[in-house]
Amino acid sequence: MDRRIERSRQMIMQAFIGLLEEQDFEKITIQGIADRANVNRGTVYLHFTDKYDLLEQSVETYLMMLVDSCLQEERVATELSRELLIRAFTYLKEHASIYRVLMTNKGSPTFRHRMTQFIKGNITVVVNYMNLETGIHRDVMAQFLSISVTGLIEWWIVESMPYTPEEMVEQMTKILEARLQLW
Amino acid sequence: MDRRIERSRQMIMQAFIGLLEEQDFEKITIQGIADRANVNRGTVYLHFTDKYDLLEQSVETYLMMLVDSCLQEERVATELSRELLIRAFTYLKEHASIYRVLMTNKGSPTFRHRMTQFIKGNITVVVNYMNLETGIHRDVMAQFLSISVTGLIEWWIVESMPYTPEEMVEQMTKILEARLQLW
DNA sequence: CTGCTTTTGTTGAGAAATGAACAACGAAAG
DNA sequence: CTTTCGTTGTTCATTTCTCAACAAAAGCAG
Repeated sequence: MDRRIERSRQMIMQAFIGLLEEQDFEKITIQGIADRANVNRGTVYLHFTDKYDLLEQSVETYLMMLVDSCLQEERVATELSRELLIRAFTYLKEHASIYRVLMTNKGSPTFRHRMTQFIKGNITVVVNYMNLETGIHRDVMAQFLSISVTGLIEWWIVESMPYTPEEMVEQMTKILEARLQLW
Repeated sequence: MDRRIERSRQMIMQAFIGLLEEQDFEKITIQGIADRANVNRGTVYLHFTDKYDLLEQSVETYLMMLVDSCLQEERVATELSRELLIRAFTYLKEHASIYRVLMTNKGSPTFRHRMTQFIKGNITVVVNYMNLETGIHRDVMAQFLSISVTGLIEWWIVESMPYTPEEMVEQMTKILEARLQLW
C-alpha cells in the first residue's frame, strides 16, 4: 500500500501525542497538529474526521503496536509467558515518552481502559487452561489478573520505570506465586 | 513551496548520512537509501541524479544549515564575534551525529574543504578591517585563521567534544591573543 | 449584544510521490 | 562461458498531498 498514507498517519499521531504532553486536549487545534507534524491541515482531515477521532485512532494504533511488539512470532498467546511480559515492558521502556502520555493523560482514561480490556481478553484464554483451587471462579480470576498487570504497568511508567523489565516480571511472578495471607 | 519537496530531500539526506556512518560510500545503494528513508526509489531520482549528486547536495545543505544557525540575525558577519562562534559550536554539538560523519568521512574530504572555503570567505572580510602588525600579509592571515578554526572544530568533533562550546571559544581567543614565541 | 479574530471543515486544481514495469548493466555463482 | 541475481536509471498511470480559497461556527474583547 502507498507508504505516504502510513507516514502521514504516523507523523500526525506523533505530533498529536507530543502536543498532548504539553497542553490540554481541548486546547489543541488541528492547525497546531498539522504544523507540528509538518503536514498540510487538509491532510489531517484526509485521515481523521476530527480531534476526537484522532485520539481514538491513536489509542487504538499504539495499543496494537504494543501488542504486536510482544506477540512477535507466536501470534496467539496460549500462555502468559515470562518472555512475552518482558518484551512488553521493554517495548514500553523504549517508547516511554508516548506511552506515558497515553497512560497518564487524565482527560482520557481510554487507553488504560482499552489496554485492560485487551489484556483481559488474552488472559481469559490462559485462565481457562489453569488449574484453579476450589472456590475460585475463572471470571473473577481473569479480572483480577488483568487489572493487576495493567495497574503494575501504569505504576511502573508513572514512576519513570524504577526497575528493569526483567526485575518487574520477576516481581510479578513472585507475587503471584506467593500465597498471600493478609488476614 | 510544496513541503513534500523539502521533507523528501531531508529524509533522503538523513538516511544517506546514516548509512555513511555504517558503511563505505561505494557500498551504499540507492535502494538502501530509499528503504532507510522510507521513500520510493523513484523519489530519490526525482531529487538527485545519483549517489554522487546526493553527496554533493548533502555537503552543501548541511554546510548552509550550519552557517544559518550562527548567522541568525546579523546576516553579515563584519566581525568574528565570540557569540557567533559559540552558536556554531553549539549547533555542531546538537547535530553531532551528522557532522561527525561529514567531517571524518575519509572517502570525501569535500565537507571540510567547503567549510574551510566558506570560513575563509567570511574571515577575509574581517581581516580587511584588522590592524595588522607590519609585515603580516592579509591573505596569509586569512588563510591562517580559517584553517585554524576549521582544524580546531574538526579535532573537537573527532574527540567527541571534550570541552563545552564556551570553553572552546575561550581557548581560541586566548590562543589568538597570546603572543606565541616559539623560537 | 456586536464586531473581530481564530478555527473549523470542505472544495478543486495542480504538484509530488507512489508502485510497477522496463531494458541495460555488472558481479557473483554455477 | 552462461546463468542467475541485484542494482540502476527511466517511464507511466494512479494516488496522495499540497496550497489556496471558501463559508460557517466558535471564541473573545469592547
